Amino acid sequence: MLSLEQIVRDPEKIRAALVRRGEDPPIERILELDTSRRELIQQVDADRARRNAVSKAIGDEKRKPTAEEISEMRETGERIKLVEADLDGVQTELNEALLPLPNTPLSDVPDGLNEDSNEIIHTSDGPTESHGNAHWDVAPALGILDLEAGASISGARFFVLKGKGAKLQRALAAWMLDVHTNEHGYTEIDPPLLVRPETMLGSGNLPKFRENLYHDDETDLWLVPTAEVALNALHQGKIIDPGVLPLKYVAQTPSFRKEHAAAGRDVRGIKRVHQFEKVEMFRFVEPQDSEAVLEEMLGEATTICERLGLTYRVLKLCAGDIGFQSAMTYDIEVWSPGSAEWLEVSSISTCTDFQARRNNTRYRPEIGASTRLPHTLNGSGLALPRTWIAVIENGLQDDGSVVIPEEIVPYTGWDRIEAAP
RNA sequence: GGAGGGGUGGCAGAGCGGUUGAAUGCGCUUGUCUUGAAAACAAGUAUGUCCGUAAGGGCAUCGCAGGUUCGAAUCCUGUCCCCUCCGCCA
Repeated sequence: MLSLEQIVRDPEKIRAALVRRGEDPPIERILELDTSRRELIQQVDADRARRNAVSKAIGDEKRKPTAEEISEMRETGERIKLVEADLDGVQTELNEALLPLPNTPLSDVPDGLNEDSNEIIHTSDGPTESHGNAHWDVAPALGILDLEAGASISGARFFVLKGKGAKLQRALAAWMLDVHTNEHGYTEIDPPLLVRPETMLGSGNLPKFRENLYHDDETDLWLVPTAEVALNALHQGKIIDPGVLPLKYVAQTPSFRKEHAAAGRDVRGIKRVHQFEKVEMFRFVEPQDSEAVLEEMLGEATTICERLGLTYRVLKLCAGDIGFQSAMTYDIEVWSPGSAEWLEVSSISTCTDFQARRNNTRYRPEIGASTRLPHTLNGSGLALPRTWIAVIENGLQDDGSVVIPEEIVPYTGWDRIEAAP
Protein backbone atom coordinates (compact mmCIF):
# COMPACT_ATOMS: atom_id res chain seq x y z
CA MET A 1 0.00 0.00 0.00
CA LEU A 2 1.14 3.49 -0.78
CA SER A 3 1.32 6.09 1.95
CA LEU A 4 -1.83 8.21 2.05
CA GLU A 5 0.23 10.91 3.69
CA GLN A 6 2.62 11.00 0.73
CA ILE A 7 -0.20 11.07 -1.78
CA VAL A 8 -1.75 14.03 0.02
CA ARG A 9 1.56 15.82 0.37
CA ASP A 10 2.66 15.40 -3.24
CA PRO A 11 -0.13 13.96 -5.37
CA GLU A 12 1.45 14.77 -8.72
CA LYS A 13 4.69 13.01 -7.83
CA ILE A 14 2.83 9.81 -6.97
CA ARG A 15 0.66 10.09 -10.05
CA ALA A 16 3.69 10.54 -12.30
CA ALA A 17 5.39 7.52 -10.72
CA LEU A 18 2.34 5.33 -11.30
CA VAL A 19 1.84 6.60 -14.83
CA ARG A 20 5.28 5.19 -15.58
CA ARG A 21 3.81 1.79 -14.82
CA GLY A 22 0.88 2.37 -17.11
CA GLU A 23 -1.54 3.09 -14.27
CA ASP A 24 -4.13 5.83 -14.11
CA PRO A 25 -4.54 6.26 -10.36
CA PRO A 26 -7.70 7.95 -9.01
CA ILE A 27 -5.71 10.59 -7.18
CA GLU A 28 -8.46 13.26 -7.15
CA ARG A 29 -10.94 10.84 -5.64
CA ILE A 30 -8.43 9.82 -2.99
CA LEU A 31 -7.80 13.45 -2.07
CA GLU A 32 -11.54 14.11 -1.83
CA LEU A 33 -12.06 11.08 0.35
CA ASP A 34 -9.21 12.08 2.60
CA THR A 35 -10.67 15.55 3.04
CA SER A 36 -14.07 14.24 4.07
CA ARG A 37 -12.40 11.61 6.23
CA ARG A 38 -10.65 14.34 8.19
CA GLU A 39 -13.83 16.39 8.52
CA LEU A 40 -15.80 13.41 9.79
CA ILE A 41 -13.08 12.51 12.29
CA GLN A 42 -13.16 15.99 13.69
CA GLN A 43 -16.93 15.92 14.01
CA VAL A 44 -17.11 12.57 15.70
CA ASP A 45 -14.17 13.31 18.00
CA ALA A 46 -15.81 16.53 19.17
CA ASP A 47 -19.01 14.69 20.03
CA ARG A 48 -17.14 11.93 21.78
CA ALA A 49 -15.13 14.46 23.78
CA ARG A 50 -18.40 16.08 24.90
CA ARG A 51 -19.87 12.73 25.90
CA ASN A 52 -16.74 11.72 27.77
CA ALA A 53 -16.69 15.02 29.68
CA VAL A 54 -20.31 14.72 30.82
CA SER A 55 -19.93 11.08 31.86
CA LYS A 56 -16.75 11.85 33.73
CA ALA A 57 -18.40 14.73 35.60
CA ILE A 58 -21.27 12.47 36.67
CA GLY A 59 -18.81 9.87 37.87
CA ASP A 60 -16.60 12.36 39.67
CA GLU A 61 -19.54 13.85 41.50
CA LYS A 62 -20.94 10.42 42.37
CA ARG A 63 -24.48 11.38 41.40
CA LYS A 64 -27.27 10.30 39.10
CA PRO A 65 -27.42 11.96 35.69
CA THR A 66 -30.17 14.52 35.26
CA ALA A 67 -33.01 13.91 32.82
CA GLU A 68 -31.64 16.73 30.72
CA GLU A 69 -28.21 15.14 30.57
CA ILE A 70 -29.64 11.80 29.62
CA SER A 71 -31.62 13.18 26.71
CA GLU A 72 -28.73 15.32 25.49
CA MET A 73 -26.32 12.40 25.65
CA ARG A 74 -28.75 10.10 23.89
CA GLU A 75 -28.93 12.61 21.11
CA THR A 76 -25.15 12.92 21.03
CA GLY A 77 -24.85 9.14 20.96
CA GLU A 78 -27.19 8.93 17.98
CA ARG A 79 -25.23 11.57 16.14
CA ILE A 80 -21.96 9.79 16.88
CA LYS A 81 -23.36 6.60 15.40
CA LEU A 82 -24.49 8.34 12.25
CA VAL A 83 -21.18 10.08 11.68
CA GLU A 84 -19.28 6.90 12.50
CA ALA A 85 -21.23 5.09 9.80
CA ASP A 86 -20.34 7.83 7.30
CA LEU A 87 -16.72 7.72 8.34
CA ASP A 88 -16.71 3.97 8.00
CA GLY A 89 -18.00 4.26 4.47
CA VAL A 90 -15.36 6.81 3.56
CA GLN A 91 -12.57 4.71 5.10
CA THR A 92 -13.74 1.65 3.19
CA GLU A 93 -13.86 3.52 -0.08
CA LEU A 94 -10.45 4.99 0.59
CA ASN A 95 -9.04 1.53 1.25
CA GLU A 96 -10.60 0.18 -1.90
CA ALA A 97 -8.97 3.00 -3.84
CA LEU A 98 -5.58 2.52 -2.21
CA LEU A 99 -5.25 -1.28 -2.11
CA PRO A 100 -5.17 -1.87 -5.88
CA LEU A 101 -2.45 0.73 -6.41
CA PRO A 102 0.97 -0.82 -7.07
CA ASN A 103 4.24 0.36 -5.60
CA THR A 104 5.96 3.37 -7.13
CA PRO A 105 9.09 2.51 -9.17
CA LEU A 106 12.44 3.90 -8.07
CA SER A 107 13.89 6.60 -10.32
CA ASP A 108 16.60 4.15 -11.41
CA VAL A 109 14.01 1.86 -13.02
CA PRO A 110 14.02 2.15 -16.84
CA ASP A 111 11.00 3.58 -18.65
CA GLY A 112 8.80 1.27 -20.66
CA LEU A 113 5.50 -0.52 -20.41
CA ASN A 114 6.42 -4.08 -21.35
CA GLU A 115 9.26 -6.57 -21.36
CA ASP A 116 10.73 -5.15 -24.56
CA SER A 117 12.01 -2.23 -22.49
CA ASN A 118 13.82 -4.36 -19.92
CA GLU A 119 17.55 -3.72 -19.90
CA ILE A 120 20.06 -6.54 -20.07
CA ILE A 121 22.69 -5.24 -17.68
CA HIS A 122 24.97 -8.24 -17.55
CA THR A 123 25.59 -11.45 -19.46
CA SER A 124 27.95 -13.98 -17.96
CA ASP A 125 30.71 -15.73 -19.81
CA GLY A 126 29.76 -19.15 -21.03
CA PRO A 127 28.28 -20.90 -24.01
CA THR A 128 24.99 -19.82 -25.54
CA GLU A 129 24.80 -22.46 -28.22
CA SER A 130 21.90 -24.77 -28.82
CA HIS A 131 22.05 -28.54 -29.10
CA GLY A 132 18.34 -28.89 -29.67
CA ASN A 133 17.81 -31.60 -27.09
CA ALA A 134 15.10 -30.04 -24.95
CA HIS A 135 14.42 -31.33 -21.45
CA TRP A 136 10.95 -32.48 -22.45
CA ASP A 137 12.57 -34.99 -24.79
CA VAL A 138 15.73 -35.79 -22.89
CA ALA A 139 14.40 -36.15 -19.33
CA PRO A 140 11.53 -38.56 -20.04
CA ALA A 141 13.97 -40.67 -22.09
CA LEU A 142 16.29 -40.82 -19.09
CA GLY A 143 13.39 -41.94 -16.93
CA ILE A 144 13.69 -38.98 -14.56
CA LEU A 145 10.62 -36.99 -15.65
CA ASP A 146 7.10 -38.26 -16.31
CA LEU A 147 4.83 -35.65 -17.84
CA GLU A 148 2.03 -38.09 -18.64
CA ALA A 149 1.86 -39.23 -15.02
CA GLY A 150 1.62 -35.62 -13.88
CA ALA A 151 -1.19 -34.99 -16.32
CA SER A 152 -3.08 -38.09 -15.32
CA ILE A 153 -2.75 -37.45 -11.60
CA SER A 154 -3.49 -33.75 -11.60
CA GLY A 155 -3.88 -32.40 -15.12
CA ALA A 156 -1.95 -30.19 -17.50
CA ARG A 157 1.09 -28.36 -16.15
CA PHE A 158 1.73 -30.90 -13.41
CA PHE A 159 4.68 -33.26 -13.52
CA VAL A 160 6.36 -36.13 -11.75
CA LEU A 161 10.09 -36.31 -11.10
CA LYS A 162 11.45 -39.80 -10.65
CA GLY A 163 14.60 -41.49 -9.43
CA LYS A 164 17.69 -39.42 -10.03
CA GLY A 165 15.52 -36.59 -11.35
CA ALA A 166 13.71 -36.26 -8.03
CA LYS A 167 16.92 -36.57 -6.09
CA LEU A 168 18.65 -34.00 -8.25
CA GLN A 169 15.97 -31.46 -7.41
CA ARG A 170 16.21 -32.28 -3.72
CA ALA A 171 20.00 -32.02 -3.86
CA LEU A 172 19.88 -28.67 -5.66
CA ALA A 173 17.45 -27.27 -3.09
CA ALA A 174 19.44 -28.56 -0.13
CA TRP A 175 22.65 -27.15 -1.56
CA MET A 176 21.08 -23.75 -2.21
CA LEU A 177 19.73 -23.64 1.34
CA ASP A 178 23.16 -24.52 2.69
CA VAL A 179 24.84 -21.79 0.65
CA HIS A 180 22.37 -19.17 1.84
CA THR A 181 22.39 -20.22 5.49
CA ASN A 182 26.08 -21.05 5.86
CA GLU A 183 27.65 -18.49 3.55
CA HIS A 184 25.11 -15.66 3.27
CA GLY A 185 23.86 -15.60 6.85
CA TYR A 186 20.20 -16.43 6.29
CA THR A 187 17.97 -18.11 8.86
CA GLU A 188 16.14 -21.11 7.46
CA ILE A 189 12.35 -21.03 7.78
CA ASP A 190 9.75 -23.70 7.08
CA PRO A 191 6.51 -21.73 6.89
CA PRO A 192 2.86 -22.70 6.38
CA LEU A 193 1.79 -22.99 2.75
CA LEU A 194 -1.87 -22.24 3.40
CA VAL A 195 -2.38 -18.70 4.58
CA ARG A 196 -5.17 -16.43 5.68
CA PRO A 197 -6.62 -13.73 3.41
CA GLU A 198 -5.00 -11.01 5.53
CA THR A 199 -1.60 -12.54 4.85
CA MET A 200 -2.23 -12.51 1.09
CA LEU A 201 -3.37 -8.92 1.37
CA GLY A 202 -0.18 -8.00 3.18
CA SER A 203 2.11 -9.32 0.49
CA GLY A 204 0.10 -7.65 -2.26
CA ASN A 205 -1.32 -10.81 -3.86
CA LEU A 206 -4.83 -9.93 -2.79
CA PRO A 207 -7.16 -8.33 -3.68
CA LYS A 208 -5.86 -7.87 -7.22
CA PHE A 209 -4.48 -11.26 -8.19
CA ARG A 210 -6.99 -13.72 -6.77
CA GLU A 211 -7.53 -15.39 -10.14
CA ASN A 212 -3.97 -16.68 -10.08
CA LEU A 213 -4.24 -18.22 -6.60
CA TYR A 214 -5.57 -21.51 -5.33
CA HIS A 215 -8.12 -21.21 -2.53
CA ASP A 216 -9.89 -23.54 -0.10
CA ASP A 217 -13.47 -22.33 0.28
CA GLU A 218 -14.25 -24.25 3.42
CA THR A 219 -11.46 -22.78 5.55
CA ASP A 220 -10.92 -19.58 3.52
CA LEU A 221 -7.21 -20.31 3.23
CA TRP A 222 -5.04 -19.59 0.20
CA LEU A 223 -2.15 -21.64 -1.16
CA VAL A 224 1.01 -19.54 -1.35
CA PRO A 225 2.22 -18.64 -4.86
CA THR A 226 5.69 -18.12 -3.34
CA ALA A 227 7.25 -18.38 0.11
CA GLU A 228 7.56 -14.60 -0.02
CA VAL A 229 3.94 -14.41 1.13
CA ALA A 230 4.59 -16.29 4.35
CA LEU A 231 8.02 -14.81 5.05
CA ASN A 232 6.71 -11.30 4.59
CA ALA A 233 4.03 -12.02 7.19
CA LEU A 234 6.48 -13.28 9.80
CA HIS A 235 6.33 -9.96 11.69
CA GLN A 236 2.91 -8.67 10.70
CA GLY A 237 1.39 -6.35 13.28
CA LYS A 238 4.64 -6.39 15.24
CA ILE A 239 7.25 -3.81 16.18
CA ILE A 240 10.78 -5.10 15.62
CA ASP A 241 13.05 -4.08 18.49
CA PRO A 242 16.09 -1.81 18.06
CA GLY A 243 19.19 -3.63 16.89
CA VAL A 244 17.32 -6.61 15.43
CA LEU A 245 17.39 -5.55 11.77
CA PRO A 246 18.46 -6.72 9.31
CA LEU A 247 16.48 -9.97 9.36
CA LYS A 248 17.41 -12.51 6.69
CA TYR A 249 15.17 -15.48 6.01
CA VAL A 250 15.38 -18.28 3.48
CA ALA A 251 12.82 -20.99 2.81
CA GLN A 252 12.35 -23.82 0.39
CA THR A 253 8.68 -24.35 -0.36
CA PRO A 254 6.37 -25.31 -3.15
CA SER A 255 4.72 -22.44 -5.04
CA PHE A 256 1.18 -22.82 -6.34
CA ARG A 257 0.06 -20.76 -9.32
CA LYS A 258 -2.93 -21.11 -11.61
CA GLU A 259 -1.08 -19.40 -14.49
CA HIS A 260 -4.33 -18.43 -16.17
CA ALA A 261 -2.74 -15.31 -17.59
CA ALA A 262 -0.05 -17.40 -19.26
CA ALA A 263 -2.42 -19.81 -20.99
CA GLY A 264 -0.77 -21.10 -24.12
CA ARG A 265 2.73 -19.94 -23.15
CA ASP A 266 5.54 -22.31 -22.24
CA VAL A 267 3.26 -25.30 -22.43
CA ARG A 268 5.91 -27.89 -23.17
CA GLY A 269 7.83 -29.57 -20.41
CA ILE A 270 8.14 -28.06 -16.95
CA LYS A 271 9.05 -24.46 -17.70
CA ARG A 272 5.73 -23.19 -16.43
CA VAL A 273 3.75 -25.39 -14.05
CA HIS A 274 1.08 -25.07 -11.37
CA GLN A 275 3.24 -26.38 -8.55
CA PHE A 276 6.99 -25.98 -8.25
CA GLU A 277 9.69 -25.86 -5.61
CA LYS A 278 11.58 -22.66 -4.98
CA VAL A 279 14.24 -21.45 -2.58
CA GLU A 280 13.29 -17.94 -1.55
CA MET A 281 15.37 -15.30 0.21
CA PHE A 282 13.65 -12.55 2.15
CA ARG A 283 14.99 -9.60 4.12
CA PHE A 284 13.68 -6.93 6.43
CA VAL A 285 16.09 -3.98 6.42
CA GLU A 286 16.31 -0.35 7.46
CA PRO A 287 15.22 1.94 4.61
CA GLN A 288 18.63 3.48 4.04
CA ASP A 289 20.11 0.01 3.38
CA SER A 290 17.60 -1.37 0.92
CA GLU A 291 19.17 -0.27 -2.36
CA ALA A 292 22.57 -1.72 -1.45
CA VAL A 293 20.91 -4.89 -0.17
CA LEU A 294 19.12 -5.36 -3.48
CA GLU A 295 22.51 -5.51 -5.21
CA GLU A 296 23.81 -7.86 -2.54
CA MET A 297 20.89 -10.26 -3.03
CA LEU A 298 21.43 -10.16 -6.79
CA GLY A 299 24.97 -11.35 -6.10
CA GLU A 300 23.72 -14.11 -3.81
CA ALA A 301 21.48 -15.44 -6.57
CA THR A 302 23.97 -15.13 -9.44
CA THR A 303 26.53 -16.98 -7.32
CA ILE A 304 24.24 -19.98 -7.45
CA CYS A 305 24.12 -19.84 -11.25
CA GLU A 306 27.87 -19.46 -11.50
CA ARG A 307 28.62 -22.34 -9.17
CA LEU A 308 26.29 -24.57 -11.18
CA GLY A 309 28.22 -23.63 -14.30
CA LEU A 310 25.19 -22.05 -15.96
CA THR A 311 25.34 -19.19 -18.44
CA TYR A 312 23.11 -16.44 -17.16
CA ARG A 313 22.15 -12.86 -17.76
CA VAL A 314 20.68 -10.16 -15.54
CA LEU A 315 17.78 -7.94 -16.57
CA LYS A 316 16.75 -4.72 -14.95
CA LEU A 317 12.99 -4.66 -15.41
CA CYS A 318 11.31 -1.56 -16.75
CA ALA A 319 8.59 0.32 -14.88
CA GLY A 320 5.78 -1.47 -16.69
CA ASP A 321 7.14 -4.97 -16.10
CA ILE A 322 7.96 -4.97 -12.37
CA GLY A 323 5.61 -6.79 -10.01
CA PHE A 324 2.76 -5.12 -8.19
CA GLN A 325 4.56 -4.77 -4.86
CA SER A 326 7.99 -4.07 -6.31
CA ALA A 327 9.78 -0.72 -6.60
CA MET A 328 12.65 -2.22 -8.58
CA THR A 329 13.36 -5.72 -9.85
CA TYR A 330 16.21 -7.69 -11.36
CA ASP A 331 15.47 -10.91 -13.18
CA ILE A 332 18.10 -13.60 -13.65
CA GLU A 333 17.77 -15.86 -16.67
CA VAL A 334 19.82 -18.96 -17.41
CA TRP A 335 20.56 -20.29 -20.87
CA SER A 336 18.71 -23.38 -21.98
CA PRO A 337 20.75 -25.06 -24.73
CA GLY A 338 17.92 -27.50 -25.33
CA SER A 339 15.25 -24.98 -26.26
CA ALA A 340 17.63 -22.14 -27.20
CA GLU A 341 16.11 -19.59 -24.88
CA TRP A 342 16.67 -17.82 -21.62
CA LEU A 343 14.74 -19.17 -18.62
CA GLU A 344 13.86 -16.91 -15.72
CA VAL A 345 15.11 -18.60 -12.56
CA SER A 346 15.08 -15.67 -10.19
CA SER A 347 13.39 -12.39 -9.61
CA ILE A 348 14.88 -10.06 -7.02
CA SER A 349 12.92 -7.08 -5.82
CA THR A 350 12.84 -4.35 -3.28
CA CYS A 351 9.34 -3.60 -2.12
CA THR A 352 10.50 -0.55 -0.15
CA ASP A 353 7.93 0.08 2.62
CA PHE A 354 4.97 -1.08 0.50
CA GLN A 355 4.53 -4.51 2.09
CA ALA A 356 5.46 -3.33 5.57
CA ARG A 357 2.69 -0.75 5.43
CA ARG A 358 0.13 -3.32 4.28
CA ASN A 359 1.26 -5.72 6.97
CA ASN A 360 1.63 -3.15 9.70
CA THR A 361 5.18 -4.36 10.32
CA ARG A 362 7.25 -1.66 12.02
CA TYR A 363 10.63 -1.36 13.66
CA ARG A 364 12.14 0.95 16.22
CA PRO A 365 15.48 2.39 15.04
CA GLU A 366 16.69 2.92 18.60
CA ILE A 367 15.42 2.79 22.15
CA GLY A 368 12.86 5.48 22.75
CA ALA A 369 12.59 6.45 19.08
CA SER A 370 9.26 6.36 17.30
CA THR A 371 8.45 3.45 15.02
CA ARG A 372 9.24 3.35 11.30
CA LEU A 373 8.40 1.03 8.43
CA PRO A 374 11.19 -1.35 7.41
CA HIS A 375 11.88 -2.13 3.77
CA THR A 376 11.33 -5.67 2.53
CA LEU A 377 13.23 -7.42 -0.24
CA ASN A 378 12.70 -10.81 -1.78
CA GLY A 379 14.58 -12.89 -4.28
CA SER A 380 14.50 -16.42 -5.60
CA GLY A 381 17.62 -18.29 -4.93
CA LEU A 382 16.58 -20.11 -7.20
CA ALA A 383 13.39 -21.54 -8.70
CA LEU A 384 13.92 -25.25 -9.06
CA PRO A 385 12.30 -26.75 -12.14
CA ARG A 386 13.95 -24.24 -14.45
CA THR A 387 17.30 -24.62 -12.71
CA TRP A 388 16.84 -28.37 -13.01
CA ILE A 389 16.14 -27.99 -16.73
CA ALA A 390 19.30 -25.94 -17.23
CA VAL A 391 21.41 -28.39 -15.22
CA ILE A 392 20.13 -31.35 -17.23
CA GLU A 393 20.47 -29.67 -20.61
CA ASN A 394 23.89 -28.22 -19.82
CA GLY A 395 25.20 -31.48 -18.44
CA LEU A 396 24.01 -33.51 -21.42
CA GLN A 397 26.89 -35.47 -22.95
CA ASP A 398 27.32 -36.81 -26.45
CA ASP A 399 26.66 -40.32 -25.19
CA GLY A 400 23.28 -39.24 -23.77
CA SER A 401 24.27 -39.23 -20.12
CA VAL A 402 24.05 -36.14 -17.92
CA VAL A 403 26.95 -34.87 -15.82
CA ILE A 404 26.00 -33.23 -12.53
CA PRO A 405 27.72 -30.01 -11.39
CA GLU A 406 30.57 -30.72 -9.01
CA GLU A 407 29.07 -28.74 -6.11
CA ILE A 408 25.96 -30.91 -6.14
CA VAL A 409 27.70 -34.29 -6.13
CA PRO A 410 28.04 -34.43 -2.31
CA TYR A 411 24.28 -33.96 -2.15
CA THR A 412 23.32 -36.52 -4.79
CA GLY A 413 25.97 -39.10 -4.03
CA TRP A 414 26.58 -39.60 -7.76
CA ASP A 415 28.00 -37.42 -10.51
CA ARG A 416 26.12 -38.64 -13.54
CA ILE A 417 22.72 -39.71 -14.76
CA GLU A 418 23.30 -42.67 -17.03
CA ALA A 419 22.09 -42.60 -20.62
CA ALA A 420 19.02 -44.62 -21.41
CA PRO A 421 19.94 -48.06 -22.74
C1' G B 1 -15.50 -34.01 17.23
C1' G B 2 -17.07 -33.69 22.99
C1' A B 3 -16.32 -31.15 28.01
C1' G B 4 -14.14 -27.23 30.68
C1' G B 5 -10.78 -22.83 31.43
C1' G B 6 -8.65 -18.37 29.47
C1' G B 7 -7.34 -14.03 26.14
C1' U B 8 -5.47 -6.88 29.78
C1' G B 9 0.77 -2.73 28.39
C1' G B 10 7.91 -5.54 26.50
C1' C B 11 6.90 -9.65 30.33
C1' A B 12 4.24 -11.26 34.79
C1' G B 13 -0.28 -9.99 36.89
C1' A B 14 -4.69 -6.83 39.34
C1' G B 15 -9.03 -4.62 37.89
C1' C B 16 -17.39 -3.39 42.76
C1' G B 17 -20.34 -0.24 35.19
C1' G B 18 -18.35 5.94 36.89
C1' U B 19 -11.39 10.80 38.38
C1' U B 20 -8.88 3.20 34.71
C1' G B 21 -4.87 4.21 29.17
C1' A B 22 -5.47 1.06 33.02
C1' A B 23 -2.89 -0.91 40.15
C1' U B 24 1.50 -3.71 41.47
C1' G B 25 6.07 -6.24 40.28
C1' C B 26 9.91 -7.18 36.69
C1' G B 27 12.36 -5.19 32.56
C1' C B 28 14.02 -0.77 30.06
C1' U B 29 15.64 4.80 29.87
C1' U B 30 17.47 9.05 32.41
C1' G B 31 19.14 11.33 36.89
C1' U B 32 21.28 11.32 42.15
C1' C B 33 25.01 8.75 44.90
C1' U B 34 30.03 6.15 43.39
C1' U B 35 36.90 6.40 41.02
C1' G B 36 33.76 2.96 38.01
C1' A B 37 30.04 -0.69 38.49
C1' A B 38 26.36 -2.91 41.56
C1' A B 39 22.81 -1.71 45.17
C1' A B 40 19.60 2.13 46.82
C1' C B 41 16.62 6.33 45.72
C1' A B 42 13.89 9.67 42.14
C1' A B 43 11.59 10.52 37.52
C1' G B 44 10.10 8.50 33.02
C1' U B 45 8.60 4.27 29.92
C1' A B 46 2.03 1.48 24.79
C1' U B 47 0.23 2.11 19.73
C1' G B 48 -2.49 4.61 16.22
C1' U B 49 -4.95 8.86 14.70
C1' C B 50 -6.96 14.13 14.35
C1' C B 51 -6.10 19.53 15.24
C1' G B 52 -1.71 22.65 15.80
C1' U B 53 4.52 25.91 12.93
C1' A B 54 5.27 24.33 17.85
C1' A B 55 4.10 23.90 22.83
C1' G B 56 0.19 21.19 23.64
C1' G B 57 -4.64 19.19 23.33
C1' G B 58 -8.67 15.79 21.52
C1' C B 59 -10.15 10.82 20.01
C1' A B 60 -9.61 5.48 19.58
C1' U B 61 -7.55 0.88 21.24
C1' C B 62 -7.88 -4.19 27.44
C1' G B 63 -8.20 -10.84 21.03
C1' C B 64 -11.98 -9.29 17.05
C1' A B 65 -17.11 -7.67 15.66
C1' G B 66 -21.74 -6.11 17.32
C1' G B 67 -25.32 -4.85 21.45
C1' U B 68 -27.17 -2.69 26.30
C1' U B 69 -26.15 2.12 29.02
C1' C B 70 -25.87 9.08 30.26
C1' G B 71 -21.18 6.15 30.85
C1' A B 72 -18.21 -0.55 29.26
C1' A B 73 -11.61 -3.53 30.27
C1' U B 74 -15.89 -4.56 33.47
C1' C B 75 -22.81 -6.67 31.51
C1' C B 76 -25.02 -9.39 26.85
C1' U B 77 -24.46 -11.87 21.82
C1' G B 78 -21.46 -13.71 18.03
C1' U B 79 -16.64 -14.91 16.37
C1' C B 80 -11.31 -16.06 16.34
C1' C B 81 -7.22 -17.79 19.01
C1' C B 82 -4.72 -20.29 23.22
C1' C B 83 -4.64 -23.99 27.33
C1' U B 84 -6.42 -28.69 29.96
C1' C B 85 -9.02 -33.42 29.69
C1' C B 86 -11.55 -37.20 26.47
C1' G B 87 -12.08 -39.18 21.44
C1' C B 88 -9.85 -39.64 16.57
C1' C B 89 -5.42 -39.47 13.72
C1' A B 90 -0.15 -38.47 10.42
